[in-house]
Amino acid sequence: MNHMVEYNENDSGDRNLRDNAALSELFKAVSDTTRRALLTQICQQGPSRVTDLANDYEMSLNAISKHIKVLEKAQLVTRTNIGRTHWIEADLGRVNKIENWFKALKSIWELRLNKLDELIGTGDKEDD
Amino acid sequence: MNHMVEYNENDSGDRNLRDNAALSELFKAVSDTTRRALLTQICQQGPSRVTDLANDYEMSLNAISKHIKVLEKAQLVTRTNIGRTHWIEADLGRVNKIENWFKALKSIWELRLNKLDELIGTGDKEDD
DNA sequence: TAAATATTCAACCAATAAGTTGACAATATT
DNA sequence: AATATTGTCAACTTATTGGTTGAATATTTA
Repeated sequence: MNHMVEYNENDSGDRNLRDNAALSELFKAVSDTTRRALLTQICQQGPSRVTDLANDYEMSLNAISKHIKVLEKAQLVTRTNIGRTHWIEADLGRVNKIENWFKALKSIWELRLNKLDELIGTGDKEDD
Repeated sequence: MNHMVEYNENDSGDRNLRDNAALSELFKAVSDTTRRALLTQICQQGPSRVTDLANDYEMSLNAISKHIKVLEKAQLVTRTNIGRTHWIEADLGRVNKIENWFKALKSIWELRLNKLDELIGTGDKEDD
């Protein structure tokens, strides 16, 4: 059958493109120190106002507003507008996407190492 | 005691800065689609030569060479030079750093949600 | 020794990112 | 109604990124 554990290019390649783009967006979102700090803060404090969040940083309100928009686009936070204030809340559902990617990567890695062990036959073999 | 699960700013703040920078570097490294594909490929194939890796992509060898350098700097791959060929190998040890960060984030998040539940006292309380 | 191969280095370009400031829109407060 | 507050939008600057091409370096092969 010659199947390999890899990106499945055959079935619904569109979805893979979308997933890939979403994954990149997620990683980029958390690759910035300020955004990681923001996300942590929002997780701790629960629904937070933009101005309040901005108070804890040296940079302008506008910069923070932009950062929050990035987190929002990556779907790591959600926004609820009530009157003139925007309530920003964490939603870590998407974190699974990241964790799953790494899990898959690791299993690919370990698969190869195991095969290698088998091939070499170091005597460490413990399975039947 | 007033301890909270958070970045420990007191003891060895330098280390936190370093960690933070390293974390950013890691996330940035995997935030690029090509680099994620490369990393996957290297995991699958084991030690790989730069030229061979480059064959599977549309871009120039130089571009791939640069991407590999980024992965190397983030310590996701290592390099062993033998003669004129460089063998690139995956090392997923650093992935723990990422996983731990998300684990910490999640626990901060859940901690708050649990406290909230307690406060509201929905009757769902099942612990003693 | 000359030619081919494997790879990086350096300079460049276009696109994106992270920050700034100033103006605007919408909502509250007095 | 006038003013203050909350937040975004738009335009701009600077730095970084992802790609290119054309050498340069080091090693292997003929």
